[in-house]
Amino acid sequence: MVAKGPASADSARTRILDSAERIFVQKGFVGSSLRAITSAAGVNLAAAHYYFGSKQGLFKAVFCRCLAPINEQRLLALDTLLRENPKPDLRDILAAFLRPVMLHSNQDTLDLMAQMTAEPEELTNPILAEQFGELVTRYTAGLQLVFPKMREQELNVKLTFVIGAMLQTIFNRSFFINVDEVSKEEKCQQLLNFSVAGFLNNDQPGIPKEVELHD
Amino acid sequence: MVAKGPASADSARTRILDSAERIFVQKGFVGSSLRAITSAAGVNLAAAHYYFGSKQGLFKAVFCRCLAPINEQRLLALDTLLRENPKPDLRDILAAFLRPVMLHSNQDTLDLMAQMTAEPEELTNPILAEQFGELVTRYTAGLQLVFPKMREQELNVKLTFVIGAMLQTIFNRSFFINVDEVSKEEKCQQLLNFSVAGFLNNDQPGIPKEVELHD
DNA sequence: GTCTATATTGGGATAGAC
DNA sequence: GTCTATCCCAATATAGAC
Repeated sequence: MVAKGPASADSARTRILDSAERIFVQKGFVGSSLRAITSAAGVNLAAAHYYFGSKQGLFKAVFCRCLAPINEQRLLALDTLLRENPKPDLRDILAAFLRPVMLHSNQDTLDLMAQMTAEPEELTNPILAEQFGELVTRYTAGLQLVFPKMREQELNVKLTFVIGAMLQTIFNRSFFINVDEVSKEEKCQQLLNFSVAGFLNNDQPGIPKEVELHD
Repeated sequence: MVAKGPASADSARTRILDSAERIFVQKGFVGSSLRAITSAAGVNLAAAHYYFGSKQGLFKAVFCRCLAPINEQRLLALDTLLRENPKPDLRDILAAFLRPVMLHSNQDTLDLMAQMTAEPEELTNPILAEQFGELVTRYTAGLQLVFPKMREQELNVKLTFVIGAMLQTIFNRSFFINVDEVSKEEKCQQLLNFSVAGFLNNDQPGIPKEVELHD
């Protein structure tokens, strides 16, 4: 986008991204063929290689186009939060993390995120490291401000619960439990309530209480 | 197993199932080839078709061999619970649901379950309906005994959170959050604590309180 | 920058010998 | 019940014309 290219070229590239997004979401990486993607985009097979080099390159471009804006929002929200309050509230942190995902309007993006856990690791590991590494590090640090005495392992496990609940909720395909009639806003509220309560809970038999809220 | 067949035939069938389980877990359905599976099993390609009819048939056989025993345990535990106490405890119900999964020793089985959400729907829908339909119906009914006034939608959403947290925790591949050093037992305890607290929580802004615990 | 044509590889399934 | 050989199809990737 630095130099002004021909309009047709840019729209061909975008059309490939658009149809790739749709088909990757429906069929997964291995189940999607460049032929299906390019013919749905109305361009030639060779165009995909010209613009993205390989099927992997195309997948990465699709994923980053979807996820980068969301994760920027999440980091910006966390920054704002910590700047205003060096001892942040648990609910605010979780909201900063969950809202950009839960309230997002593009279902493809949500499905794509949820589906990443089942794609081939060779494909996903470099992409996830790039797109989620800093996010996880900084949110973990933020949560440690709220729970300064909680063991890191316990914090990681709880964060895993929250992420799992989030992914299962946004994903279009459930284990035969229909939540389609619940609005995005209500799901987000419920997930926040559920997660805050789960995080604060501490009566584990045989495990000493270590939570200490500020103030 | 009704009639006594030749030992070699039965062990060939089992060897195919074993290597299929391993490879399906690693590569997913689309990413696994019958050729890779049969050659890893030390049998001929045609043997897979002879015993299982098709790649789909083999996948279903693998999945059911793994999951059927777990879901039988879950239903049996629920039955026992409800027979002993017609007004069951929330924690007991969730434990009956989660324990057979969380404490299971075969990692392939756990990964297979977690990966199902991302496999092609044409493949998974019939299998999931058969293996999880009754389970979800009966556990939902059990939870309604605990929360007789909770809207069914809200109950479904919360159950989705629990299942998502479970799947994310048992899955071998996380979003760069390492929980490998935590024992299965501790993860199970933490998930139970988290889920019970999340279920009981009810202070949703703008949504009326409807939870009513028995007694 | 966009196309056609093709090289190369690998997939599921089946026929038919033994 | 187990094998070999093969049919048929689809995939990624690239070479090279325009």
